[in-house]
Amino acid sequence: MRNRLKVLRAERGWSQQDLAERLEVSRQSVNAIETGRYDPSLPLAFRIADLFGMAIEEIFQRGE
Amino acid sequence: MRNRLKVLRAERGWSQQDLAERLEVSRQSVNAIETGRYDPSLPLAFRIADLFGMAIEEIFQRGE
DNA sequence: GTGCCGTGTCAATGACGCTTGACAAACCAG
DNA sequence: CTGGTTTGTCAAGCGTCATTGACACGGCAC
Repeated sequence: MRNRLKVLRAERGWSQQDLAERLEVSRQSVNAIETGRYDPSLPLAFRIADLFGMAIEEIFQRGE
Repeated sequence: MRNRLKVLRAERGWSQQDLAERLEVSRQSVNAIETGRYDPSLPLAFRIADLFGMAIEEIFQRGE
């Protein structure tokens, strides 16, 4: 899966740490998802979508 | 997460085995997701949404 | 009744998601 | 140059996702 997390985060001027706190996950998890080392669980994908006010499909796309 | 998998499957007259084959997962995985024993991975959630021609959010909702 | 199908569930195994703690490199501030 | 922030990455550990193989039960055909 590809994702637009890094862009969305940068648009808001947040560090990985900031985002991690808002999502209630570790900074390493945010980093791993951004760098494509793994995909988030479905519940976390929902929290991410909620935080950015978007649909999951607008943030995550197949590919890679 | 709650999900409407069982209903959507029944609407199409598919067995768990039928659905499992279309999703390329085991029958046990379909059953576990339907009975709420665990949530699918994000990639599998995408395959499910694609199969039913719906958004992930239309099939899976928070709760439980 | 016997047989088959669909479903629910168990155990064991392997891969993935997420954690904490740590370290290094790049960057800019002072 | 020194110090703080940010990012990338590693390792170890634990719980979850998904697998195969197996078993039990209810429903329906015959």
